This record gives sequence, structure tokens and C-alpha cells, in this order.
Amino acid sequence: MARKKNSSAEITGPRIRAAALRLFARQGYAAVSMRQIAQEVGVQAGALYLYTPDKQSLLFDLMQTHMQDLLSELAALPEAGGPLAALEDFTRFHIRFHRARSDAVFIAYMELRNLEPENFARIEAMRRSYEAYLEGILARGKEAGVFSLPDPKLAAFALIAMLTGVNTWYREGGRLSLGHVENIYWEMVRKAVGA
Amino acid sequence: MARKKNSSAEITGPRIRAAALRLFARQGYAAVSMRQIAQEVGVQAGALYLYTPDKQSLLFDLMQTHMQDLLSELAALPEAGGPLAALEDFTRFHIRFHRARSDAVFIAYMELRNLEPENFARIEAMRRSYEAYLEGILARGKEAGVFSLPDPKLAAFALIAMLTGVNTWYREGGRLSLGHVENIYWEMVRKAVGA
DNA sequence: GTCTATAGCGAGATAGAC
DNA sequence: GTCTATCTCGCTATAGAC
Repeated sequence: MARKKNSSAEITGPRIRAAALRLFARQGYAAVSMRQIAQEVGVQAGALYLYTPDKQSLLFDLMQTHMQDLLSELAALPEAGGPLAALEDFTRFHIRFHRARSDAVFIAYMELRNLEPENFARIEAMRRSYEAYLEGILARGKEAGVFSLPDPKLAAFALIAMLTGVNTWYREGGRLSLGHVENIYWEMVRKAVGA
Repeated sequence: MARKKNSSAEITGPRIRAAALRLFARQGYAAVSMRQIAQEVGVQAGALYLYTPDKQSLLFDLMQTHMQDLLSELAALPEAGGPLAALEDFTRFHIRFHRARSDAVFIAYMELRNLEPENFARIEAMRRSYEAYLEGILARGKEAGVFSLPDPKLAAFALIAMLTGVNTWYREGGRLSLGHVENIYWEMVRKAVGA
């Protein structure tokens, strides 16, 4: 029989992380107090330290989990036929994944400077790995003559920035559905790489 | 005869703003203390309050000045012949302007959430005005049949995000000069709008 | 596992000497 | 115009009761 004495206790950890994610995204890591997080969860501030050694670790956990999810979902994408199909899959995946986790995306970009050097290096390595995946698609497409682009590395930076930018303006229930947005951005991406 | 008694005093205001700009960009508004700013300038914390009523006003001044500079330099761009030339001018202007003020750009984007509602609204209005300028170029080009793009508004968002992204990776003395980067991005922009 | 209480610190802002 | 000194507040993190 599974332990069940206090079911609410067993989900306090995830609830703390969820509250921290929301608050860090809205106000910024430095501006959020542990008391605020505790209040959001419905516990006292001291209780948080049963789940995290300190505030910095809480931030790092959120960012690390986010980047690990990103890389593992990317790896789970079905194999595409050629560079053009792979680029379309990447484009649609990037928009959907980032849109679904706008708080984590915002934190992973904005709070890098609040990480201690060692933690920063770990997150950066994962980010570079993600960029390298796209750069690989672009380089292969260029070699195969499918894409026409001057510099795969810069193109990867440019496309990722462009696609992530959807998060700054897209709102549920607006003029366009996310599927429609995907189509429009995919058309711009396809043209930008000369395909 | 101009007042000259204490020349260092006359430049304390600008030095405070410069120090705040640097520190806010590197550590974030909430993480920077007035004492830190004062130390950077070489005065005591209390002296800062001769130049700003409080910390929030200091942040708002920096952001407002930045946006005003952006809009006035944009307005000072020479008239371009057609939409294609106007788009190229905008592209190169955006990259150069933002690259030259990366601290202010970072703050203007990241610290929006630390502004009081009224201040936020003022900065947002200026940002929308800048976006509208690009959207106008794109809409005119689309109507004239020079550009082929599905949605001028989304294209404006996408291109601005893409161009601003240069700031996240470009470093002086790297593989490419800024002029070279401009050329590469301009080629991607031109293709993306189907010109 | 959560609470109350608090230690220890540093923050923003102000008062008054010079 | 700048300094020193200080008020008041809120913060992170910990101790110990339950």
C-alpha cells in the first residue's frame, strides 16, 4: 500500500515549483520573495526549505527541467525525410513547445544572469545543443542545394529568435489560431532560407 | 560666464544614469541596490536622491530616453525610394542602433514588468509606434506587389525579433564584422518578405 | 511536514551637519 | 552637493515546538 497519510504533502514540491515558475516569470527572480512563493502555495516560508536547499537551487531546477524537456522532446520528433521537411518540423515544434511554456521560456532567457557560474554553464550548454540541431538541418540543406543561405550558424540564431518572438505577442483567443500562426511563420522561414 | 565651480558635480547626474544602465542590464533592476549605483559613481547612497526622486524613476528615465532616441533616430532616416529600399534602411538601422546600445535594449525589454502601470503604458506606446513604422513599409510593399507576405503585422513582429536577436550573440572582434552581419541579415529579411 | 518565531542582514529613503 | 548616521522595512534562512 502506497503511503497516503497526507496526500496534500506529497504534491507540495510540484506546487512550489509551479508557483515559483509563475512568479519568477511575472516579476523576476530577484523581485520575488520566498514568502510570496509560500503564500501562493498556502504554506509558511520555512516549509519551502524542506523542498529546496535555497532560492538559487529553485531557480536552477526550473531552468534545468525546462531545457531537459526541450531537448528530450526535440529528440522525440519523428525522423523527417529531407532538410525541408526537417526544417518544417522544427519550426512547428519550436512554436508549439515554446508557446505552451511561456513562463519557463521567459525565465530560461531572462534569469540566466542570476545563475551562479557553474549553473549558468550547464544551461548554456543545453541551449547551444538546441541551436546546433537547427544549424545541422540548415547546413545539410545548404550542402544539398535545397537551401540558399549565406551562413547556417547566423541563420539558426536568426530563425530561433524570430520563432521565439511569437511568445511576446501571441494571446489565446486573438485574431489568429496557433495553427494559423505556425503556417504564416513557416512560410517566412521557408522563404528566408531560400527554399 | 557659465557656472564652473565644481565641474565634477555637473556631470554626476549623467554618471548616475550610466552606472544604473550598466548595472540594471547586467544584474537586473530588482537585484541592483542604490548603494551599488552610488559606489560605481563614487558618491554615497544619499547623494543619488538629489538626482532622482526614487529608484523607479531612475529606471523609467532610462527606458524613456532609450525609446525616444530610437524613435527620433528612426524619424531622421533619409527618405527611401520604394518599399524595398525602405526595408533595407530599416534593417540596417535596427541592427546598428540596437547593437550600439545593448544595455538599454536589454533593459527596455526585460524590465517592463518592473514599471508601474502608467509608466509601462507610455513605454509600450512608443514600442508600438516603432513596430507600426515597419508594418507600414511591409503593407505598402505588399500592396505594390513588391513583397509577398501573408500578414504584414506578423511579419513586422517576426523581423524585429529576428534583428534584435543579433544582440544575444554578436561580440565585437568575432568571426564577422557588424557590416557583414548586416548584409547577411538583410539577405534573410529580403528573402523572407519574398522580394 | 508544517508551524511560529527570530536571527542576521541589507534594502530604500530621509535628516541634518558641513 | 555630498557626507554620515539612521529609521523602518522586508528579505533569506534557521531553530525548535508540535
